[in-house]
Amino acid sequence: MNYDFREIEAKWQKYWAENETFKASNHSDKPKFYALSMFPYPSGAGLHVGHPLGYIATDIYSRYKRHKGFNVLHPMGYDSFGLPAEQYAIQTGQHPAITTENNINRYREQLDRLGFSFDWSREVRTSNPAYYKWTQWIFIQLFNSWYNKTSDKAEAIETLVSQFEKEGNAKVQAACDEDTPIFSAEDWNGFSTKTKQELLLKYRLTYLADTEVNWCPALGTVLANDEIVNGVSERGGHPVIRKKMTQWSMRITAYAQRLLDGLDNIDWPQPLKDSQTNWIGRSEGASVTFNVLDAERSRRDGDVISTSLNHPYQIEVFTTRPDTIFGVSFMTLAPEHDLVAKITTPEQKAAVGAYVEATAKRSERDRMADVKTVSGVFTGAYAEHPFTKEPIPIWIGDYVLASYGTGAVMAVPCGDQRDYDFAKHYNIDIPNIFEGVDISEEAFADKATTIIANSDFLNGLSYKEATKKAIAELEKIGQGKGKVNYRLRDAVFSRQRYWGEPFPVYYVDGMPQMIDVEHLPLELPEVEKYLPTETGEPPLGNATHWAWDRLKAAVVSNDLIDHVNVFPLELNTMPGWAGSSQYFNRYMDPRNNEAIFSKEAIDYWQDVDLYIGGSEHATGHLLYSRFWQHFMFDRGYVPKAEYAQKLINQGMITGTSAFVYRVDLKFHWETTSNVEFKQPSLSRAIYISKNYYKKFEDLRNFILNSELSAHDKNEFMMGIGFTKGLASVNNDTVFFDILDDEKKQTLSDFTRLFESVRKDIYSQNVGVIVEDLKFTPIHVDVSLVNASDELDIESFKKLNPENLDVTFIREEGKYIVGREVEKMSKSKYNVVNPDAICEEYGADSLRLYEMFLGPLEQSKPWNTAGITGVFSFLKKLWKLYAPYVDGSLSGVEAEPTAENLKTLHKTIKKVEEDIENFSFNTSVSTFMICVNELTTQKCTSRAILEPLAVLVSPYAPHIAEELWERLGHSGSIAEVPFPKFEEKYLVESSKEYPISFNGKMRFKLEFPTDMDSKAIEAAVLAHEKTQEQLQGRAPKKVIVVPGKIVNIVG
RNA sequence: GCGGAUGUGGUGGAACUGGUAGACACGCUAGACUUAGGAUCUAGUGCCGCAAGGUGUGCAGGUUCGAUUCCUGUCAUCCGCACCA
Repeated sequence: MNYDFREIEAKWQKYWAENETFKASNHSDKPKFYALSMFPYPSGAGLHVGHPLGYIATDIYSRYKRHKGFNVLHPMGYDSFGLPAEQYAIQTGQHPAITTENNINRYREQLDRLGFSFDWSREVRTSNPAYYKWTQWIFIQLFNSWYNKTSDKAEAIETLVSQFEKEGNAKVQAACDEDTPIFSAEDWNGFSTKTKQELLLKYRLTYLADTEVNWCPALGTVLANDEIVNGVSERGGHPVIRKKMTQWSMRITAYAQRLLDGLDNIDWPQPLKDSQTNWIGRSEGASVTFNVLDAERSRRDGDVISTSLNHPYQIEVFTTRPDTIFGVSFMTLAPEHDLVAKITTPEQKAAVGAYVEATAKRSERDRMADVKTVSGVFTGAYAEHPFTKEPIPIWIGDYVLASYGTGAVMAVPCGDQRDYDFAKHYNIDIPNIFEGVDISEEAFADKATTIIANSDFLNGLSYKEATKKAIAELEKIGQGKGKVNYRLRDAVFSRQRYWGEPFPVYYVDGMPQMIDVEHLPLELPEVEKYLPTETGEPPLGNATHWAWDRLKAAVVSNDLIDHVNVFPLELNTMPGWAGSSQYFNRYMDPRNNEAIFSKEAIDYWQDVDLYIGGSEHATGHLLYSRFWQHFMFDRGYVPKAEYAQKLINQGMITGTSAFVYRVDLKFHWETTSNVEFKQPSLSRAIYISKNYYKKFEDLRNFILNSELSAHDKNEFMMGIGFTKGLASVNNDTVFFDILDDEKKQTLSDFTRLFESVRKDIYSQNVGVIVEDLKFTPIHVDVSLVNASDELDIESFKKLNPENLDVTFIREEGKYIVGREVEKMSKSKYNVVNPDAICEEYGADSLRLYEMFLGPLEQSKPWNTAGITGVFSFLKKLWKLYAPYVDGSLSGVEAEPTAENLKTLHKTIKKVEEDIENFSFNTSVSTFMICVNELTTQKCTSRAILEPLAVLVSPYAPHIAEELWERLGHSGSIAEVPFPKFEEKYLVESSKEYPISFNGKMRFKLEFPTDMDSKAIEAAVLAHEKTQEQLQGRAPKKVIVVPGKIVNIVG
């Protein structure tokens, strides 16, 4: 009986579904194991072979853990809010919920075919109101919390309010807005409710703030940085301006340090940790305050010695090099800096204004990309050096970013290359404050060898000493202190989109109010169209029923808004990462309608033991979800501050695109012709096979790279008479003489092709002169190409009627396509979807093959060429069980031989180690070796075949279940204990020693394993082959490593 | 520029803490069985060489009895961040 994977796989998939084999219980005596794959966004394109890579790995591990006696939670769901569905809705008017539902169904179908051990009863969808109820709930918790720097955790906002009532905010150590004013308890108690709310917003972990965004008026939306190219929108090329908008933000910066520290406690890939570290961007230094000199006064008497009275303005800067404070020769403000308008002198006003305006037009990314140009303008104002009291000119320059630090720098040209370049460009002083360093060519930034000079009290100190001393002195005069700065910004949480979670927020007197948790979820309203409103409001502005009736606790018609009982609701929606930031916890108790999860559930499951997903989420989902988890931990909802102890990034599977090469013309119009100009084209398209393409290209390059003179090569390029390039080469030309016979053959192939094309075009009489041919690679669908890169011409023609009338120039009867590794994408026709593979080879083959491709973390090109290897392995495996499968077992079952047992236990050991190390590719090889050996041994022993089926089952579960059943068992193999490895079957009585000379293996000798080094050495030296190798020389040294190797030096 | 990852046959990739480089698989070659085969089986297959032998893990060094593995430098490819003060 043959291995009928179609029947077997359908049978067991049905069995698992009907018996809920993989349903996890929240109550169990078994140890828990939580294995999680990142949930997908259900795109319209469906699943491709890259998606399952991580899922298969997680699935293998989950199944393995079940065999090992764990209660395994292995859920799957959908990150189903997102832009593509919305984009599609805008284009077609179809509700995103419908397309999303369709896409999910397609995904589910595809996932089911792959035999995953998901507990589908726990499926979540982020766009489902029952789910996003809890996303809204978390938002409310964040709103009702502040970050207490003293206890270093988030606390309920009430504790802050009670502090305000008692002692104001002067002593409060909190993460809050920079511009938070100081107030006393009396002030607070006297404030109006609105003022109190305004002030509290400055402390809440989610808050409303004016944020600069890339606003595209034409599209009526805010664009992400990467949606802007050269200052205009990527789609449509509309102008984009920087605009301030009131938006929800998340105070993630409060957690910067803890997010950084937490990385030390989790087993995540180093590159990913590095990315997060880099993104958080901690830098230590000092904040220094510079007083701005009174412009009027300094001009009037030319006296720049300040008094404590004339400091109307101060500039705060952050520096990582306070040790270089005596090297400051100017300051630079970001053009957007608030002080710019205030301090600029009348003389400089025009120049500064023009510069500021010019900068505003450039996007931040634009400015950052343009590193080379130095530009700036002098404001006319001066600041005062905190120690020397010398005046320091204040410039503005776009190399200073408003969004980093304080938007101002103290420029130390001798120690910073950007400052150096700026100073050189504008002829500003470059004082040298380094001992024995030449700064005539470039700045000196090496901290390690720094010795400070010309710096008063810092002279002779190293970077470290000087930094400490400078900070101490700044503190003494009250003009600075040590400070840690983070690159991380608070995260904008508003999106001007439709297809996202609505905020549970309505506005009373412009102040946001949270809807009571008991009234959640606040469901997304229906709208006529998914575009922004005509007044530029987000799509929710189109909803007619989008007002909150406080008395009825219900959404009502906008007409009823009276600002007494009925109030407008928030029009923004939440961003994509909202729904994914706690989904892993929701899986623990996904149908709970009373709480995000029950205490029992979270106490039992605790955290994710293994999380597998792509590295593209390094600074998005994987950072934000850690932030929310820390918050949930602070507020006592979850027991662990880090939700995933172990994380693995699976590599991307790239596609192998296929190309055909179309013959195109190089031509010019025949000027004398009076024929109407018409783009010439071949009456019958010609595609040439890869090797022709390659040979023609090579020949062209050969001539261009030859020894011929530049003049000749030029002629080759530009043309001789009416032809150029290869078309111009004939036996009268110099090019011809340098060709060998093979190249002449290639040339004659080309010439034949060229002539036939020319004949074709001239017969059309379109008034052109054909000069040369060019060959354009065109993507073809990879499904039309076989393992030998041969194109299935018939199917190619059928697929596209345009191709019916095409001439294929073949090589040896075949049309060979060119191949290139590219990212898998629809437009490149290199997407391979798992359905076709399942159809042809089955899910078990696909699972094995994806693992067999290579290490999980590595990215690799998809190439189906090798799949026959794992497929024939499964057939061999099936055959091994033939006596049980077809009932042909006659008489008694054979006892396992020592050889059988050795093979089995070797396999158990290796497979167990491999799974624990996530080295799934090598265990597939191990299975192959095992089956090959058992086949040679003609093993039919149940004592071998039963454990083997269990070993294979995590990888190829369908065939394992079937074989298990055929062996006479009822029920699933899923929880059968994993075979126990026993060392005793591997013990050998002798070892074949490699005998090497000077490190090179020459021959092998067999010795008993218990033979000692001395005896081995004697036996080896006495051996005739050794004497032969030595050829009379006396060995200088003999190294014997028992059980390993013998090395003779001599 | 900074940070990270990876370089091994024609291809995907093995080689555990330094100890027989190329396991396993694809492909290729030859053969067997077949009307046929993209089915199955057998043998071979890093490179040079008829062979003996030599050579070989991006490149150049170093440590070692012995290096794909450790160290230094360098090149290439890919990814992330990027005027970060």
